[in-house]
Amino acid sequence: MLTETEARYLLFLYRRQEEEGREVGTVALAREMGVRPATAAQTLRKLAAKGLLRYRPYRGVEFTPRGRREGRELLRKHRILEFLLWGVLGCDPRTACREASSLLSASTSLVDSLCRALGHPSTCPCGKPIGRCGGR
Amino acid sequence: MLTETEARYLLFLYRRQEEEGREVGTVALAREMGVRPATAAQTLRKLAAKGLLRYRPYRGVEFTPRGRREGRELLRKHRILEFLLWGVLGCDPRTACREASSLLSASTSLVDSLCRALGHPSTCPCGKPIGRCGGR
DNA sequence: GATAAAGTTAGGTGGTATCTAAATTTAAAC
DNA sequence: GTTTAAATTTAGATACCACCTAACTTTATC
Repeated sequence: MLTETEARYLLFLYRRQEEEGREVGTVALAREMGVRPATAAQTLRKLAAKGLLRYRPYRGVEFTPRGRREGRELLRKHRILEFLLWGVLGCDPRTACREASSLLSASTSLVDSLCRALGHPSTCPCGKPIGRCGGR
Repeated sequence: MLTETEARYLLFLYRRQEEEGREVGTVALAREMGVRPATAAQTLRKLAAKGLLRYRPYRGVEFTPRGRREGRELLRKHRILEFLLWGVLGCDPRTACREASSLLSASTSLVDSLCRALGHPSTCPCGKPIGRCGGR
């Protein structure tokens, strides 16, 4: 459904905008993603076309319910993986965060198994909350 | 360096050809990869262009030293991940194999950490040998 | 040698991610 | 209120990737 790039953008936006409550504009998004503003805008349009964001030109984006669900799920995946890398493998939090990003292709059911095996941890290495596990 | 598809082809070829010693032709490769022979041939050419295979038209492929190293590494990654999913998370071997394939984007250093944390297991769930860990 | 199977090549399609250049809108300064 | 700077958007181009079909070539078999 989502390409890898789209997922990366959506996760970033979710973290900033829905969890931290900080608005993020196209230029700032582009800077974080390491691309030009035009590129970021195009990805926003694509995410909107897939029904995950509402995109009003010049006014910014807001999450649709589906987008919120998807973003929450991506963030949960990321944090469970971080927890694994840090708590079990002994990575430092920074490494854990970086490496977790390269594992986001893990399926939801795998992450659920992982969550169970780790005893349903409630926070990631930096103390941010890990959401609810589907299998609980 | 390698695209995801190229890595998938190389891993398959390595397993069949270098580990099991069974030659695999273009048509058979294509069938396994779920594509047409022309597509498989194109990927072989790309792997050759990247210096991992020697490709002699109509005569088949053989691994270069670099290709062998790369293939061995991919196979080790796969088996360590399988071991994790099966031995720690309780997946059945079939699921472990499938899910491991979706995690091959993991970095070598991460897989090394994982290997260490798992006590340097010597075989994957189906009993095949896991190669040497760089950090040992 | 004829033929079937395997393999190859050329050329085309569709999708993704990126860019530049040019327009537009917004917001802030005067 | 106008001007101006910054943010944003759009259009159009490029490059790469993975796949395909169609047509050709080689190899091996009878």
